[in-house]
Amino acid sequence: MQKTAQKTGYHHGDLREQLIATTRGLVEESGPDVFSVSEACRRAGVSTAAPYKHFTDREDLLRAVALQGFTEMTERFHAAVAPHVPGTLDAIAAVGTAYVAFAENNPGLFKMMFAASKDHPATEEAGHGCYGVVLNQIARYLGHAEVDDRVMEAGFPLWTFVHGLSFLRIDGKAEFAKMGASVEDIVTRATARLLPAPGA
Amino acid sequence: MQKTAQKTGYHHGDLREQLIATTRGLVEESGPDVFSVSEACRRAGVSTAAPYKHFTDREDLLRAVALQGFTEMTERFHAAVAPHVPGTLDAIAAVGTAYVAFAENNPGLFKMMFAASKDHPATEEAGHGCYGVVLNQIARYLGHAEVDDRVMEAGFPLWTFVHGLSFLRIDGKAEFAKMGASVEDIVTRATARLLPAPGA
DNA sequence: TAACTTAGTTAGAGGCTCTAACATTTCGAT
DNA sequence: ATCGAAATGTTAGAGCCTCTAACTAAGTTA
Repeated sequence: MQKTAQKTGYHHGDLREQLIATTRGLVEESGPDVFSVSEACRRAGVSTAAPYKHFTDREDLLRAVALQGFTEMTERFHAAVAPHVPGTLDAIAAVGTAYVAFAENNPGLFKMMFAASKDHPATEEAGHGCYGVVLNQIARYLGHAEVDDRVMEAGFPLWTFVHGLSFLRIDGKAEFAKMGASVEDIVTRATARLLPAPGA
Repeated sequence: MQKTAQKTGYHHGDLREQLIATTRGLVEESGPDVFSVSEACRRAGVSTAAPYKHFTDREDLLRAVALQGFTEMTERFHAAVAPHVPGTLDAIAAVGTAYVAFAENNPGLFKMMFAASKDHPATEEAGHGCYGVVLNQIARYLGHAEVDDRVMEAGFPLWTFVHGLSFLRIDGKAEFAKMGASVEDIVTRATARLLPAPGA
């Protein structure tokens, strides 16, 4: 099977990937709940039954999109950490800022990702891999060799914070509630305050 | 118009309120996106066209439910503050804990409330009223007579935190990410760390 | 090249939202 | 008390949607 699209006129070539891409666009345009498989088919130029050769149902397609989202988010995290000294507050805050930035740039996708990862092992695992990037930084910061329970406990309030900030910004609450500073500053400040001192 | 339901066999008596109640139950059972007006009608024992005499469309019904949610949440906040000395960290943390508790007890409703309040003045206002309860406490804590910009800025990180915690708990992420303490303890700790010193 | 698999197609069942047209009840003004 | 209007039900149906069944075309492999 070729990865590249090569329409024969009948066989599409790479419908699965195109449906994922189209769906992602639609979810972003109009929200995950409004999204329809039919509309995705129309845009991809196939019949409304075609997707069911690649996905078991509507949910399955949405999950595939969510999975792609987690993969992409993980890449962004790595890119965000890269320019900083590993295990510093700067590195940790940079991931937090990247988290919120990803949410703001892909609001529909972001919201979907967490709904989709509920009770679905593969997507859940992708989410954990994503979270692992920060946890590694926190482990170094605390001087731990591994991501143990103490690292997890230290990371949780941070995740909580950037997750909440993402939702508030997506839902337009941040304008009403004067933030008084940039997202980056707010995340950096919160990171410093919520993390325990190194060596704990 | 009577407030109490008094079925005549034709006229329902209080369909509007019953639809709101039934919808709330359905949203809680199966999530906001899965909810169908038809199912609500079946449970209320009316035809599928009946709701449209009371609500302009599906969204309008959901918004009415969201509005009820905000009203109820506001009551919970007041109840949470009551036993504490006004303007103390305890009082503030109590509202935060009540926030997360409400979300955990009404996950479907909670998620819907924020989606519904987007771009809808009445619901948005209900949300602001709700938030006002904490802001008042923070104003007192900081020694400000009114809820001014400084108070808003101080409150924002707190809102961010409890909002994020609510979503993580609803979506079942809190089990994976070891919290290491009760919701109440985590909220209390975060409150103390995220708020500036009084008098600022 | 025949047989099998993969990935499209059309047709249609059944569910949903919402509207139009009609029916019944209630209410307010006489 | 009654009559007309307003409110709140009803049925019927248009036009979406998801998903399945049955069929068909193209690729793959013995």
